[in-house]
Amino acid sequence: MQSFSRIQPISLREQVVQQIRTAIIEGQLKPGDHIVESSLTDQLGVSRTPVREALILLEREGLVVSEANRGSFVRAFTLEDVSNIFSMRVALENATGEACIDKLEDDDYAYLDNLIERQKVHITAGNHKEIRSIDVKFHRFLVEKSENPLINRFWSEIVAQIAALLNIRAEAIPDYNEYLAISDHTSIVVAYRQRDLEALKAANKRINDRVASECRLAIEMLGG
Amino acid sequence: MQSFSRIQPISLREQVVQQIRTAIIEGQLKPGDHIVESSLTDQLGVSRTPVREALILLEREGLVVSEANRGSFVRAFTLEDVSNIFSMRVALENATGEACIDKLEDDDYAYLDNLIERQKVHITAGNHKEIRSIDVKFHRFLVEKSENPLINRFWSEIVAQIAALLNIRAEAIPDYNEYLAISDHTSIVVAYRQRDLEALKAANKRINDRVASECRLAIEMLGG
DNA sequence: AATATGATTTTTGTTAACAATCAGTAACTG
DNA sequence: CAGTTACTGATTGTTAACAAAAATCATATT
Repeated sequence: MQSFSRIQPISLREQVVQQIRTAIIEGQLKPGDHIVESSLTDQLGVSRTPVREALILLEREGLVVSEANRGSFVRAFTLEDVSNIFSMRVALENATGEACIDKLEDDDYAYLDNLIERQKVHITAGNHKEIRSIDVKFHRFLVEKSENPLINRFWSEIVAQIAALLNIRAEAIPDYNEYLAISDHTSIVVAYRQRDLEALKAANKRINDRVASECRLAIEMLGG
Repeated sequence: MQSFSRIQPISLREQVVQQIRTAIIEGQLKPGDHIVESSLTDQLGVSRTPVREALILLEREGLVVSEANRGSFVRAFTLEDVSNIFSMRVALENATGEACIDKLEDDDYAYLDNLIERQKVHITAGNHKEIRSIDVKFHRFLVEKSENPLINRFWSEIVAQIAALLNIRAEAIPDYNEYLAISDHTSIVVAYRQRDLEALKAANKRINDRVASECRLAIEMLGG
């Protein structure tokens, strides 16, 4: 008998979450913007309930801030926020390393190397959307290898915030040297290949400190 | 002019969250229980919307699992869940240490010592609710000292799950030796006093590995 | 003119009703 | 009688309407 692939119900709530999330990450919704429920119901063609529920989830995700009886606003990251986000990312990716530095096989490394190569192509082509997409794929692959759903969930929240921040960086620094990501990812793969946890932690810290300072600079340039 | 303290509106949603959370943590709602929205509306005297919104938040908190079109269930922790939760706790409390091992002042240590002393009293009195409460206060104090809201939020989520687990442990092992917490907390304070990050990380790992194995044992004893 | 007060509008919080889905049971078919 | 199909009750997903709070704007007062 023909084997069908499982069809999973995707609720309106989840669809709304995805739309608002990408709108924030891609900068169509600007930091500080008031997200009015009724305006979203008009645009999305759904009622307020799924919108409200989506906003609750996005607040938990750190992309939205809501005040009682006043509504939801696109989160405007402060300089401290940026530091906190990236130091948490270091903690999570270090934990990832501890969980899976001995788990990676040859084809895992091959996959990571392949991502790096594809990344190079997109950088020379200047295809920013793809650059970000592969960047996330690279890190998510490792995080998923940890097989710790908790690391996964926290990291996914963080990475949505970072995506928003990198969009801000791209606005402030249009000629940003994306090739840095190549050497970053390469040094991470090297550390994993050598099963050198300390080297991995050092690389994580170095990389995230740099990106954090870039994002702080971007915020200062744009925000005031 | 008289200075008033700010009065903050507490939504029905948040009240419902708190009630369900404590019901789960204190074991009135058992793992696997189907949480039927309409039965909660009856008991709480509110409509379904705040209940639904509360359940969404509790799912994010990891205390509730919900399946599409089937509803919400009290999360039944697996043995793997327990390992993941406590290794994440180690990661977070290590990050806490890195953030604030040089920040603590004399009165901070005095406060922590005082908590340990009060803890002893409650243990000899067999006052389990207070034991747990001070336990959380101890760790939360350090986490808040990190001044990283992200560490705070993630740790708070984790700690709600751990509270549920410790309730299970108490059911399975009624004569659990609570004095272990005293030596645990003492060794943490010692590490902080000596500003010895490695000692702190070792203590965190040792403590959480032990508690994790206790919780796994409890689950095996009860669950089958 | 600047500030405070009051009415109006907008927006959120909450409730109640409707639609779709699911679990279980009874009826039908071979 | 085994297995499928139709029905029933219960529960969730969604919509629409109502109530409360906040924001906006006009008016009055000093």
